[in-house]
Amino acid sequence: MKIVSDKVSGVKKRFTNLCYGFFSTLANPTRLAIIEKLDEGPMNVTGLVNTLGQEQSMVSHNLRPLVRCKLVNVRREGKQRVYSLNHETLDPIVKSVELHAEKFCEGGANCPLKAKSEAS
Amino acid sequence: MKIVSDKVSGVKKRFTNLCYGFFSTLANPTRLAIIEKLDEGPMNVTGLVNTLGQEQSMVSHNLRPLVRCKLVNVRREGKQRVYSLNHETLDPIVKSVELHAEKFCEGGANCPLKAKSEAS
DNA sequence: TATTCTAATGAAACATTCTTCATATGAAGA
DNA sequence: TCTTCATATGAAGAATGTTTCATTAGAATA
Repeated sequence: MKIVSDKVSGVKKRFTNLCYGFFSTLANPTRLAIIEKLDEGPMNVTGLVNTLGQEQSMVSHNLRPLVRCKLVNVRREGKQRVYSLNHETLDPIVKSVELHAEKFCEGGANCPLKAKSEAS
Repeated sequence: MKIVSDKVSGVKKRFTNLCYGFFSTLANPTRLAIIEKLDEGPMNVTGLVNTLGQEQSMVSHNLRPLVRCKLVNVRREGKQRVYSLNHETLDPIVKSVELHAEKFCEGGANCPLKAKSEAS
């Protein structure tokens, strides 16, 4: 992960680094899909691979940043590793995003948040 | 902005697209610096250019996604455009991120959220 | 309307991040 | 310990995103 440089002056680097690390971890479709799945309950890598239809290495690669930022927890169970959500952090944040979309996004063509969003 | 593809199966595309659009807008140091500045109050482009020490085109380019996602508002004022934060959305989210860092990040070398964060 | 000030835009160069493929590690069981 | 199952890791190519430079657009004012 790129560390915020000194190019931007006059701001607290702590804030920028903190938020940048956090948000860029979440700014990825595969990781968001993993989060959505884990919201239903803890699951091991093979479980995620099967329900998401993604390659095993892809799932592992994407789990790493989630764990590193403590958005997801792991525990060993024999050969397997069971991943679970940090609901304490994620629940309120996801709720905020949903609320924002309801209030501020009309879903017009110029709105990337609501546009192209059919259920699936 | 890349629209989330169908490659990831078994998840709600709405959720993924919504969060992806939202978080990738925030996952950028320049945009976070703009947000931090605007938190002090509304400001025009030239103001941001001066306090951030960035090129005007850079500031404008980065303001666009923030406005598109309604994280920042604009109003015209003569020749100028005055930008301001959507506090209603941003305040609780930023608070959640700070809380997460306090609770879950020790700031060790393996923690990208707290590592390298000196005040500035 | 010519000029100046303020800000936005397009396109190319550059940088970062993702995805895939191949391989490695580690635990359990034969 | 050899094999198998479950997962992690490294590295290279592919895909996205960012930054810069040059140019354009709009509003105010002489």
